[in-house]
Amino acid sequence: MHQGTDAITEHLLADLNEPQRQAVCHVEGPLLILAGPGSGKTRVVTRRAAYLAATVARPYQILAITFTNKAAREMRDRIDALGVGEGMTVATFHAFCARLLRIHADRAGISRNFTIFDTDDRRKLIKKAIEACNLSTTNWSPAAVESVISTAKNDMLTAEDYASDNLDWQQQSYARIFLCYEELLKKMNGVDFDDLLCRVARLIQADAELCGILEQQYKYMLIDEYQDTNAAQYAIARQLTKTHQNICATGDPDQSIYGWRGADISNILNFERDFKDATIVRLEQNYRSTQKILSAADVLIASNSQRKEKTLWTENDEGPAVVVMEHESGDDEARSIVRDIGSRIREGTQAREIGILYRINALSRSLEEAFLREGIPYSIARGVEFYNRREIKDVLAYARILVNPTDEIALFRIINTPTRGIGATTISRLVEQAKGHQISPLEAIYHEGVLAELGRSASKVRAFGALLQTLQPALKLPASQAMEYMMSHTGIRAMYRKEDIADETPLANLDELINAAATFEREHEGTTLVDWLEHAALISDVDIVTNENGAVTLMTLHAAKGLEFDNVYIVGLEDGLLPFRRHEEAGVDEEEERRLCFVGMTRARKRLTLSRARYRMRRGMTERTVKSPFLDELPRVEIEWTNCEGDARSRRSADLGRLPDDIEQWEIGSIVRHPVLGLGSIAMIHQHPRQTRVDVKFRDGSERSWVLEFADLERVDYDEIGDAF
DNA sequence: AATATTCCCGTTTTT
DNA sequence: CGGGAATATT
Repeated sequence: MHQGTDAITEHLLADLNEPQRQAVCHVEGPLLILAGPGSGKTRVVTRRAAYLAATVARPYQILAITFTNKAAREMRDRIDALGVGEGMTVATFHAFCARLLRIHADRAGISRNFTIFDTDDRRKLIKKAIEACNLSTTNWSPAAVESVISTAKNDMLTAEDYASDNLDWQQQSYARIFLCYEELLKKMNGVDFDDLLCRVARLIQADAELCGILEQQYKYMLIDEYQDTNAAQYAIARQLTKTHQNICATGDPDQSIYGWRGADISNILNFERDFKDATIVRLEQNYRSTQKILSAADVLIASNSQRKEKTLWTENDEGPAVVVMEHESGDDEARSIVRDIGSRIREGTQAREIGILYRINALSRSLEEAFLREGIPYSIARGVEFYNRREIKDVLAYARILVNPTDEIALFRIINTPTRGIGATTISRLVEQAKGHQISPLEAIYHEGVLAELGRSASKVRAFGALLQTLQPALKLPASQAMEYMMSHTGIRAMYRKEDIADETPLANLDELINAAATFEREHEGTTLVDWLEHAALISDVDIVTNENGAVTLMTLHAAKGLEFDNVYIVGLEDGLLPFRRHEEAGVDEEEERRLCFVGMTRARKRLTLSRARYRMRRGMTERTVKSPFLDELPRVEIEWTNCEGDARSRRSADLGRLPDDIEQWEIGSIVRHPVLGLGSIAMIHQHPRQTRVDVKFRDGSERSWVLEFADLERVDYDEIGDAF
């Protein structure tokens, strides 16, 4: 046993530098690992978890917390690969809290089958709450209410706490809405994202016994991205480690980019004050980027005042200069960058080693068009979009109502989906009746007295009630089969089959949902429908960044945290966009915006390109822009500025997405012209449901493929070019 | 009751 | 420019 342990620890300490080794070997007491970008943080954290498991602790005594599911999965995989991770708890804060609330539902005063309401559901519920307070949603914007409530919860204030503060008249209304919202949540057995954290934080503060049990179990706690913790997460960390003090926090104040979500950078800045006798390890050697990239990023971040001094250095090559490109318009920017990418790919760069980052999702559109036009594969990290799609939410709503019959958001989503003749009037009458009889809307559906009041619609409602009954067996099925059962028994699949014959995406998405559920089952043995719904509610964008298909990756700067690419392009370096400002008068947390830019720049291994446009279309209008102040903060030497002229495009953007007028004459063998590549002939045409793909063979023997609707191709008649071809 | 149309709104980042 | 909600139409 001892000999084995030595072998394992030796293996765990192999190829680490001195501070890394120090961090891995630290066992007892608080430890803060300040890890600069690319400093091998993940490696250190996983090795440390494994080291603990191999020396002083059993794996189940270790709790490792991350912020994204993707990070959790990666950490778990890497620990598993080290061969000692079996039984360790590796989860996101949210997933960990959700699980705790279910296990200790009775102590938390909540029903075990609670639903997690996503942002969409929450928005709907807030609207309901506003209306219930006899206020109008035009005067009281749900978005504003949402942020008031979310901010309060992140600071661990209950609705009652908020209401008991000294409030002006506007805040008093917010307080009423807040109280009402909480009541609705309670009635529906629902919790929102923020509740997961603050309910657990309050629970373990109030319930010393439970807290003791947890402290007993989790002897060692690791928290990644500590700079992004909010008050509730901080409280949880404090409570769970207050006795043994074995907290290991890793993070980097310079990468704190979630202040708008309640993250409090002072949590990491004050770590030494909060945890007595804390050891601090600085990981400053960068293994990722070239010297030029690192020094540009380092100079930029030096303008911030809220930091912990770090000296980033690297032994890597100097590398090519960081490039700043200035373009005429946003479209020019997109096309020029994509063309640049095209030539790099032709020179042998892997598409998957290229990332384009932007401050707001809206900037992806012109890039997307440019990619389609050039025929270069790309993928956009917008994972939640899948779980936010109508067809997906429909199916999940059916499952939700089975698990939690009080979930009215789900009920009203599907009561007339697919349409079954239960319209707005019937629904409001049903709600009235339910109130009158003091029963829930779902109970009302089965209540003869209520049905009698519904007149002709009664039979429809009765049929709906019967349908829900036939779904009951799905509760006992594995998640993927339950999903399949829902789709076929509710008529959802049939509905999407005939809705738009040409568009098969909804059906494909439904199949994909079954696949996702099957994958979930495989990865989590012995799970139920409740677990699957929880998983579906807590999944996010960054979790689904897949890069196996060898495509260029497009994503927001926020989503890019923790990733790296050989080539990085950051677009839209304009004042108001990066740093982002909502309106002229609204303030900016310029330091956080600068950190965001820093995060983006340090994603690059070999080549970094920053770009801006002089004119950019925003809210449908083209506006003159001002260069981002960040560009002027970069070191003057070693940056290469290029001025890119605008170019006339051969196809107007109004034509994009449409087939050319002479489409009947496009056939195999037709000659076509591409503005850059010249003449070629069509080798193959593939008809897909919504797009036509053409393969073109050029004279030099190379072959490229485009989506015709977006490609910059024109057909040329034989006699026009004579013998040239 | 369901669908088609218009119009008006706002417009970050995400668990 | 695009989505959602209110309004008009079948």
